[in-house]
Amino acid sequence: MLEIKYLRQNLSAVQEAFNARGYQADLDAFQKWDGDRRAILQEIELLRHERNVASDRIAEMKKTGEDAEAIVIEMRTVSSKIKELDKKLSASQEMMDAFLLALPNIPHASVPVGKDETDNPVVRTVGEVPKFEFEPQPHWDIGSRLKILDLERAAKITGARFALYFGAGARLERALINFMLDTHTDENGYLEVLPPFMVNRESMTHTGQLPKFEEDLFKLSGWEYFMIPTAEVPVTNIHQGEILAEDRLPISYVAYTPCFRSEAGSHGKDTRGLIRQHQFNKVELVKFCHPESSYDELESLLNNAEIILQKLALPYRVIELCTGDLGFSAAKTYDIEIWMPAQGVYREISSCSNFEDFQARRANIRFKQKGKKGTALVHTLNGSGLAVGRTFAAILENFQQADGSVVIPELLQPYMTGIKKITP
RNA sequence: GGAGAGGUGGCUGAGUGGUUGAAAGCGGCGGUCUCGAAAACCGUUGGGGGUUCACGCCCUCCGCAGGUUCGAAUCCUGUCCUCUCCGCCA
Repeated sequence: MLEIKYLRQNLSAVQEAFNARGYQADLDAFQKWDGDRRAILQEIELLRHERNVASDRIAEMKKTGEDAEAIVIEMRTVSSKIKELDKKLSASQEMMDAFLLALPNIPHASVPVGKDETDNPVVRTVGEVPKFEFEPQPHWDIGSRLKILDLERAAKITGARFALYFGAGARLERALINFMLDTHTDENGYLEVLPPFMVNRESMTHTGQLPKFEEDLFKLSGWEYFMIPTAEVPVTNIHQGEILAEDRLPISYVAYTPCFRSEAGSHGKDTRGLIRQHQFNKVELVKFCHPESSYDELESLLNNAEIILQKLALPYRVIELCTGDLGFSAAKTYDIEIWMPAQGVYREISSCSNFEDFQARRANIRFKQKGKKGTALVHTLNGSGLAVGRTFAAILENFQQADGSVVIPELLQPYMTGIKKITP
């Protein structure tokens, strides 16, 4: 959410930022509502002041035994007038809140201007793309031949876009989760958390999934609870409504959770394999930090995610999202894309973003500044470290052998009880 | 699921209709004392919003949402959360 004062004072700059995003907002209407709202507020405050003064007078008169009846009667009409205006104000306030909650974040000045994903510049490419002396197979074929991945039976159990892992496959998924968690806790300094996998409507609103993207979420019937689409939601909400001590910042969390997404509007996209599932595992990095250091923290968070791929010897590249491709809540985002040999393309495996104070304002997460009065909003960041299912798929495809086996990356082998290769 | 207790400032905890933004203690900050520190003592110490160039003035907030009243932390209703006992249960 943008600060209403900022919006009021920088209308044209905001309009420009939204244009770069390709987002249309009726800022003229905003100006009018804002003026109306403040006019009502001032009227109410004046009446309330009048009533407060009169109430004190009444209390005094009752003490001295004077007759206060005349003022009481007068205040009766003032009170009903206040009540009437209060209704107008809360209607006006609701409209304003709805408007503000629907506005996307403003891109950081460093974000390249562009229309869509074709305008995203590549920041760097890391690792060697493997050369095969045979036709590289897609991971779903490899997995099914090795009997470690069974998408057909998963469809019987639940439906399309669910996965069922067996034996070394289930083990590999679990090994990846543990490997990622251990690296981020032991080497990168994150505190591990295991949050709820369902959250309420408020939490979803704080991080920006709601109110605009409800159709992307799985919602429980009969409960105002949603399945989390990413650990970002429960973990960022750990500190909702809190005032943090400045010397505690930055706070860095890592969480493994399954993620649930309806994938509304992506019918026919990535219908085969593990790339686009309704349920997938992810290890997520989340930071709360001082506004002054949030862009340094974004670089370090991105590095923390990249290290996983370097340790696994998987080839990848980092791209920067342009203004037109930026997510709703983000001010700046890097995507890490992994090389998928069978399709011959890079696929997103991590998305690392700085939300600045956009989520913090919605979730009311602040810190106390030493030597300054008042509080300030923290900056929140998060990034995948990494999407586990896609990492699984990438390992199968990048490390497949001519005989149909898959070599396990060396640093992962201790997590696989020494298994060096998965064979049929 | 049944019965009960409770949610007050950074924390502990008073307050049951009228200068209560809220006693007291702890913590924090500033000072006195000291070579310095500790102790002691003194002072100070919430958030959000409107208005103003500013000083300031005003409104609001005692889980949340309503209601009663001239006036609500205090009374009423609903709701969420926490705790205790019983039942059930991974």
